[in-house]
Amino acid sequence: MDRLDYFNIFFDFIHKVNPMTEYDKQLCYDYFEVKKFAKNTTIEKAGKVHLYENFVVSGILRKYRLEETGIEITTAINTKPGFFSCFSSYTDREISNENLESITNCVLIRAKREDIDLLLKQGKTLQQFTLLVFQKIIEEQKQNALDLVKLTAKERYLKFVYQYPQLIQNVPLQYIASLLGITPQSLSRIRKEIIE
Amino acid sequence: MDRLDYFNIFFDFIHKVNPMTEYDKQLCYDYFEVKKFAKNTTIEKAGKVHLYENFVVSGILRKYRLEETGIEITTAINTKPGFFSCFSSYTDREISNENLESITNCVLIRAKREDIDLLLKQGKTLQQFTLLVFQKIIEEQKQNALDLVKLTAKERYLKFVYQYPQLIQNVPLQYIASLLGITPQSLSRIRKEIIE
DNA sequence: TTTATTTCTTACCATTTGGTAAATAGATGG
DNA sequence: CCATCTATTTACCAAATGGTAAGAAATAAA
Repeated sequence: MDRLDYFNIFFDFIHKVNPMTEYDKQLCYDYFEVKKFAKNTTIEKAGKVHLYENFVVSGILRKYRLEETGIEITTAINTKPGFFSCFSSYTDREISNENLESITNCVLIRAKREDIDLLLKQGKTLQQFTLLVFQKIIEEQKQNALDLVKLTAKERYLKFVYQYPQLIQNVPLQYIASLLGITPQSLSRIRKEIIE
Repeated sequence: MDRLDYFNIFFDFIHKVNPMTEYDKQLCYDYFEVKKFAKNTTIEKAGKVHLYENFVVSGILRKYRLEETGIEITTAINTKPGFFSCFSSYTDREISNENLESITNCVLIRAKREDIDLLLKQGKTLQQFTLLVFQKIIEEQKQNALDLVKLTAKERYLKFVYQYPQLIQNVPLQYIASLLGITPQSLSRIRKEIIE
């Protein structure tokens, strides 16, 4: 896979959401870079302003917070190619309270946020694209909150397994547990109940 | 209060997020209408495509879903002047699964979504404004989900009381309960524990 | 390979929350 | 004002989940 192969995955993703002019494509091709990371690598740190906007081409990443109690809470795991960044500092450059970490080896396409700003101003279709991506994120988050409210821990886990079976193999149990709002012990018990 | 008074509240809100040209202001003034509703009125219905984008000038509203089990889940309550609509059909006109209902008498400023589309194309600052609003919604939702994961029912209620004391007087307990993912009975018990 | 470190599982008990049902309080409409 | 309906509170018990601690398993390091 060379640079163009990676970018084609990137462009395919964008195209599915909102068709893109050749001009905008070229803009992205100029501004974004391909970057590879080994597994268990911290890519962006909590307590700092996150510099990059990341698109995951391949691999699994997670976002997590370190609570005052010392407990880690995984807030998101990417499930397929797509953007995966912390939004706390998307337009306003605020200090993020989340870490971005690779769970497996991964390939990212990324650009500095200051460059993204330029892109959004220059590219004609890109602002509309961003709006659509934001909207999708809002819907996903809403569904996520609804599940936390109306499903039991076991139901949430079963839904997770059903939706993202490929993650079960590759993601440590404790990450999935905190993502679903369960203790690792409880999830281990739930997992056992399901097998029986 | 006449039409202009209401619109000034509307413009103030927008201005705080993103300064607005006079041209864009005039556009909004032409397209949006002021509408009043009595308490306990259904403003948009689940199962239909929501036609309007609503800005709450005054009053309290909620969004809620009716589950297959017959249980109502309140998914959001507005806490101050601001946009308050279902995003499921923001750009793509999809059937919504949420109802929008007034809890108290209220004043809305609203426009048809097809007109909003025109506005976003014509107004220079409005698309940027929408992006910022979306971003804020994403952050709020993320915090909301995090609270559901890391706080107990009692802690969630205490936080709610602290953040929105004015709502406690005016919003039925059962709405707050389902918003926080608790049964009304549990919330009643929690409330009692707090008083003691 | 062997050792060390981390992760997962299991068991135990405490606590929280849910579910059912009934009593009380409050609101609404005639 | 009364009658009716709805919302809230309370009590009881069952179920789900959390917390501590220890052991087993897997992974990483030497």
